[in-house]
Amino acid sequence: MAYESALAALADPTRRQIFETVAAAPSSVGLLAGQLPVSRPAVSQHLKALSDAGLVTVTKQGTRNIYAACPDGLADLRRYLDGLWGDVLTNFAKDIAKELPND
Amino acid sequence: MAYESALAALADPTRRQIFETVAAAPSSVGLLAGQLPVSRPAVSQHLKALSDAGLVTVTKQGTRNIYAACPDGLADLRRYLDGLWGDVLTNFAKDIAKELPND
DNA sequence: CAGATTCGTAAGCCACCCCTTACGGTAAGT
DNA sequence: ACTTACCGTAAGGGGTGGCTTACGAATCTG
Repeated sequence: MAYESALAALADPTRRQIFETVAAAPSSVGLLAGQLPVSRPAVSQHLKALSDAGLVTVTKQGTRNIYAACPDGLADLRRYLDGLWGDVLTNFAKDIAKELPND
Repeated sequence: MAYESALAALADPTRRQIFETVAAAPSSVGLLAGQLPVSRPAVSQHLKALSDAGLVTVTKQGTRNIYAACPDGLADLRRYLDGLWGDVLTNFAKDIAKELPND
């Protein structure tokens, strides 16, 4: 239902890197910005996009916000791709059959 | 290895619609443009992006080019997402365990 | 309470992406 | 050979996305 936002979110290289890092282990905004070639506000904006897509969740720990990967967004995306995968395979098989009328 | 281009290709709504149509049944450029709110050259450019991502293939039939969905690009993308899925789930389970130290 | 740390948001800038129109090239039909 | 159909590419413009700097809010520490 919301696989579009997840797709758009993971299309950006920086956002993808952030998500991969958070998927390996939850982290704070400042820590993420420290190991990235962009500023902290940029990371904050990326995290908002990932959050809107259901890819990450936030938990406040004092003054710092810990972001962790969330299965929901990825689940939607995988469901969508699996649907496509079925269509592509059936059509692909049909085309192969047409290409070999001799036998 | 080339899941990045597939991800970027499917992030665009128009390109996604083109791919879904072609995944249902192979089609020519003009036919695709006919059932889309964009011009034919735009469709041609989108098809090039999809082709570079390994998502579609072309076969010439006289003067018209028939585009069909190709499993390769989708396979790469699914492989990448499955890898992420594993990381997310293990970490998600670990967080749940930490959230319930009482029992 | 004052200072320091961590973070989100606003404003602005710049590059890139998508679209269009225009053109050239190839194949089929008469 | 000429016309028609179908397509890819070049060139240009408009809108959007991602980045930065600047500012304000919230929490912890001394």
